[in-house]
Amino acid sequence: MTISTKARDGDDDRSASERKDRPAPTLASIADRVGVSVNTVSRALRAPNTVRVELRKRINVAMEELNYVPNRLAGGLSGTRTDIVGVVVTSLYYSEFASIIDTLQSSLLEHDLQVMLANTRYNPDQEMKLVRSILSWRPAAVAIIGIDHPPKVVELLKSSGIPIIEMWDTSGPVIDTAIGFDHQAVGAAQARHLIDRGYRKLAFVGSLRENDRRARKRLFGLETEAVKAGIAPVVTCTEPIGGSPDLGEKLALDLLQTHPGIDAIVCNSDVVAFGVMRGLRKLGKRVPEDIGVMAFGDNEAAACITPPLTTIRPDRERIGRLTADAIVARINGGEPQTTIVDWKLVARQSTQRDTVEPTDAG
Amino acid sequence: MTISTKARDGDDDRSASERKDRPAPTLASIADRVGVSVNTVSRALRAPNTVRVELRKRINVAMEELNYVPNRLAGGLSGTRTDIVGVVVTSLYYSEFASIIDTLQSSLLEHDLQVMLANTRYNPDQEMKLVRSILSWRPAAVAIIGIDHPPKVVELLKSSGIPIIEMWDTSGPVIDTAIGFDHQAVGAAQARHLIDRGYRKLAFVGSLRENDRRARKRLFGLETEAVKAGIAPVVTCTEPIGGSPDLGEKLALDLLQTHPGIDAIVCNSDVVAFGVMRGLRKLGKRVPEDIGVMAFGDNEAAACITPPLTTIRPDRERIGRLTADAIVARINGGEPQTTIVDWKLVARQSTQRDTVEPTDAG
DNA sequence: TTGAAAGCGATACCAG
DNA sequence: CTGGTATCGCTTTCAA
Repeated sequence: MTISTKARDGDDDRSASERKDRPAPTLASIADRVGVSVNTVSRALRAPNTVRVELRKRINVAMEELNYVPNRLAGGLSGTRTDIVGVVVTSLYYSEFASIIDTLQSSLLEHDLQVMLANTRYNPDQEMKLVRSILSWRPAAVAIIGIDHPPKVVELLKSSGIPIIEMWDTSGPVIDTAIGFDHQAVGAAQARHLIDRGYRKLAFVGSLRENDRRARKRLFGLETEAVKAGIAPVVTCTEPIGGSPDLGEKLALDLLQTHPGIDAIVCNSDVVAFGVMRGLRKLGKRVPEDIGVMAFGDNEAAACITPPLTTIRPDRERIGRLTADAIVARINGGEPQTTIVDWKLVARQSTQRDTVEPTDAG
Repeated sequence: MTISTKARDGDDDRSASERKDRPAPTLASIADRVGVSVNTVSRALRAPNTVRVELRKRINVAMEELNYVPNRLAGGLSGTRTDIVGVVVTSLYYSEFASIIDTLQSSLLEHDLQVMLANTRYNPDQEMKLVRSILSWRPAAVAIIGIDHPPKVVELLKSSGIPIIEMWDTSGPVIDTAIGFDHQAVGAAQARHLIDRGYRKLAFVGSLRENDRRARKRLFGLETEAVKAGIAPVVTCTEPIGGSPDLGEKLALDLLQTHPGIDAIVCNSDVVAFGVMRGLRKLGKRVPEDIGVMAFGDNEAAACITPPLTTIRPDRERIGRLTADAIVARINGGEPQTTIVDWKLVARQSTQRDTVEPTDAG
């Protein structure tokens, strides 16, 4: 439904001063109006105590009256650097990185740093395009999800000469500074948890995009640990599309049809697990008695579904905050470093098997 | 855990060309190297067919070799406008707006428009600060959540002279262009749904921040419709903090203690409802038989919890896409307009009462 | 098809 | 404490 609005903005006489096409006021406008030099106005803004109080006041009044907003394009061009921080994520859905961004951006705000956001949607071509685009704004730093980027992206980021903070994953070579954790270790922990609870026939289910390197690392950890424990190989049942409950349900049905013996399912994300559990319910399978289910992410609903979902909780707030800290530190000449942020395996009912079989069962 | 990394970037001989402090290449560097004027290089970039093919090729090669990234600060300063779109949201948590941003940013990308993100966290002072900050980058347009902004913010946005798209809410006066829906109507629909199912003692539960005007509109619609139906006044039980399952559980316990007669709960958001249902379970109340629960948002888990949650599904993707369209249209001289985007009441089991009492019961 | 020169709006350095 | 002036990197006439 579309309603066309008469484009009148006039509630009162102020509307005249809100004309759309008048050029935006500049430092010069203010200077003229107050009768000082551009330069003084600029200083009144950036170093107020170098300007006489009385003058400063008049300048502020003039700025107020004209609704002056500084032009940071000009500022950035002449100054040493901008206050932009480029933030590149691979997804915005399902809380995956939302709270990292939330924490990051509010922490940066305290340092008057502005976030410029880009979302690659796990597409490396788009990553290239977006990184170029962000660099073209001459940001003070770039924070980016992951450590596995196309070589050209790495080259571009390196040659930019600004601090690059890679978030979320630390398992591998890093450009500059990284803050995250080892996803392979997560996969191994998932396997161990299930094996300890007596599960023996593991499956990995969910969204697995070509370029979701982290998911592949977790899967690798899972498989490696399973081999180490001498149990059956991990069955994988995935689709290269975004995770969702519907996908989880579909894959659960597929999986149980082809591999009825499965007794534990590791989901790539909580939202997939939600659907998997719904699917299992439809099949008459009990969780956790017949089949254990665990996942990765600790979605806000994980503790509220039935049964509550065992999952991995990465400390997203911490990653966001530490990334902001690292950016500020690096800008001020600090050294690059890699920081591992702890995650937790939150054991809930979905893997709470009453009967623990002996470990030599498989 | 912190691991300090030796800051050597050298995997190979390329590292020399990746020195950090060499000034970034400019159009002039390219021009020099190719032996043409700055301006030719500029044209090769923006209007390739005005440059001889052979020359264009050599220019492209030079750009590749130097890893040239245009400086858009300079471009924006001299050109007519930038390719930045400012996006101001009130929250990034819990999928509330994530998929709007996701869709918006990928739609904008098709038009080579770059998102600059700001998150006010429902804080009007921060909103002011962030809007100023965004405007200082001379964006081509601004998209912002909501239509209720502090007067100063409205003034600033109006006087900026650029297209302003207000998203999510359309119930009230608008600055320029709006895309969203009527939240009061949502509240009314929630009331009607519950009343039709035979519920009579309604409560409104959840996060209710001072500046979440949309939530207040929904509550108002709920109350108004309840009055119209002649049933008991709506009991409200809220906290001025962000919504979460834990908050929902706590409020549910509070509510039932003070108002044991309540037979239906409307939650301000799905995540709160998740907690409310957990709380009710602890109290031994059955949903939907003893108490109906519905919410707003259609979180990805809403259909997966037990019982599946009746809720309102706003069409976030559509809002995101239409906002991008509107931005492009307005930039190209289109007229401002207000567009209502439909939402759906998704009836699930959490309000599925078997026994429907006669409507004159209350 | 190409080049020279004048801004864009701030900052920074150096005088006064 | 205040005011010139060069400068940042690019776009945009206007000539050649």
